[in-house]
Amino acid sequence: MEHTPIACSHHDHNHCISDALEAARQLCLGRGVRLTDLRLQVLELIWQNHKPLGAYTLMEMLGKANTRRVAPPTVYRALDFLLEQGLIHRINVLNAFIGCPSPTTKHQSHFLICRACGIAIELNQPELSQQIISVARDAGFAVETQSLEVSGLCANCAGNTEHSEHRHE
Amino acid sequence: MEHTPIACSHHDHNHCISDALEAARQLCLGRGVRLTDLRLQVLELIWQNHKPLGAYTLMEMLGKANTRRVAPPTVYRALDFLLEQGLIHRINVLNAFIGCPSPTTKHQSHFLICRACGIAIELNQPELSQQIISVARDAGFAVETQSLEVSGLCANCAGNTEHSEHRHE
DNA sequence: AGATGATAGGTTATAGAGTAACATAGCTGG
DNA sequence: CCAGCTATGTTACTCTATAACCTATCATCT
Repeated sequence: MEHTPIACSHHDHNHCISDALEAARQLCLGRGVRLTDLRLQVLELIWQNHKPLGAYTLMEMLGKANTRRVAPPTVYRALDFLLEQGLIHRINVLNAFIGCPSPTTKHQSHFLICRACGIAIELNQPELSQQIISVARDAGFAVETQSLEVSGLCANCAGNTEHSEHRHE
Repeated sequence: MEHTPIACSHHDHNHCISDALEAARQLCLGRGVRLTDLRLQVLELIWQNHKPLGAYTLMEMLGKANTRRVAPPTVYRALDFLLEQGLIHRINVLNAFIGCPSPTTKHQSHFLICRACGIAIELNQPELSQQIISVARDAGFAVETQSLEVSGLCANCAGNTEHSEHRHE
């Protein structure tokens, strides 16, 4: 059976954002780490849609938000914090960052990335993680982190004709 | 049962190199594409060990080999060619490139990467590829390419104590 | 409240990775 | 030999990321 991911469905995205920000607040409170204004703002910008954003795009957005104009290290430090806390993931193939919908659950980084619309869909497949660990163990390898980045076409874009594809909304 | 990968075993690496270069020659001959001096030299340098090499490291090596001193586009064009022909893979998490031991067989890019010694072990697990395709299909996603990059400790380094770890040989 | 140490953010400069655009060389087929 | 294509050289630049150092803010103890 097919489960269209939320990122590919029509949905109230404000709900995604508020959920993510609230989860972040709770998580940081619980861990005794500081979710500062800047960190929160970066997280909020990342959550503006389900597409990974590059650090320099974020910088530009921070500038245009008019509240502050920051240099690269500032953005990268905020991103490092969010990565450490598991609030975002890094998409290596795009040099970009995306919000994590389940930051409280320890899990690996498994994504489907649409080359047409740019959406990244996070998978939640513990069995897949386990199988990877098992394959690695057969090679005597002790797994610490996994990064699975699958490229192709999402449900929406696969249905459209080639000429209607667009990389950026 | 455990199969120590060849990259982690003592082995005659000259054999790896000559096999890879010969396979490349045959493959290019068969496809009617030109394996030029530069491309061959880059492939040979990449095969000097089982660790992914960055484009700029390769540039430096080409310079030190004294035969030529090249600029970035030259190296990247050679790398692009080798990637297109499936003779090398790109390791996104490292921004680096590694030789493919089985360039004639169509397959996805699945690697175990040791954070201690830097070795990258290519997996050959069609079932894993299939399971990924199947998981994606459940989300209505049409897979085109897969990149699995697993980080951790290889068989050799996992056995050693922490202080004996070394990133570069 | 004031001092003190730790954490976060600002600033400047630079390193590292990759590409655009155009010029030249070298192979290939009439 | 010439024409056209492919490969490489060259210059300049963009994009991504970090080093080093300085300042501001917070948190706690006295």
